[in-house]
Amino acid sequence: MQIATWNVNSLRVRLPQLLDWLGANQPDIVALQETKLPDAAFPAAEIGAAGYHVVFNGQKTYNGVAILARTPLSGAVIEIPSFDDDQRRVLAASCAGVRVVNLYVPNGQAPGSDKYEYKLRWLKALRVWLRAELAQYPRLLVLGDFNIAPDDRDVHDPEAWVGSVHVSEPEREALGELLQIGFLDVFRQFDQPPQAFSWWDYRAGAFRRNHGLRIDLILASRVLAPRCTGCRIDRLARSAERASDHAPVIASFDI
DNA sequence: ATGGTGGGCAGCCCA
Repeated sequence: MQIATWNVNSLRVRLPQLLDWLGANQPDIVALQETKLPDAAFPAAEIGAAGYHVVFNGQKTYNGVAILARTPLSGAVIEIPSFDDDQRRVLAASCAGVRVVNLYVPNGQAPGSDKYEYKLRWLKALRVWLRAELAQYPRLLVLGDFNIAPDDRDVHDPEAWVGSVHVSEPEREALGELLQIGFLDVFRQFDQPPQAFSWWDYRAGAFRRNHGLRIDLILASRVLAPRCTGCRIDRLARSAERASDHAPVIASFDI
């Protein structure tokens, strides 16, 4: 089974690329972030015609998440319980015997900003929720745009980025505390090329120069992680004309 | 080089 995560940065713009990509890669489950569409405008018919079931949690202009799957999805949850938030960043569903939690973690803007404090509060509430989810669903996958580069291998120029949003210690600690409750970053279970990133700024030729960060992650519970047989980043999708600023990340599982 | 580019919605916000 192949499961993927992709921040599409507007599903309206990226739908043709997504449909091409689904045809070429045939993933079983796909978590999308930054769909930027209200639910009434979600292209469910086009995605259905491509052979995928879909659940979505969107809003106008900002945020928005969706899960696509070849087999039916059930038990959708659209927010972190007991965390009051009007930003649509969370979608969990069950599929093919696995529980999937799709996340668009807040960007955080810059340490010290209101958005940064919101990011840390959000991550704290997420951890409380995921601990309970893990107890209920041992076969749990948590994937999406985490907006945190786990360590310096995931940063093109760690010295230039010291203390910046996406790499700051409080953010990395929050991610570490999440992993501690029982998840593994499956990308690092395998040999990977150096300088492997999943996001590159649109500006300053960052993709051409491979000035990126690895902030799109697939976390597997301790039960599922040993079933993972590979994980890769699809840079080809990022090189397309009018591409998203994120590349898809794909993991294979022997399930 | 404190800019640069892209998406969304209508002169900025957000990434």
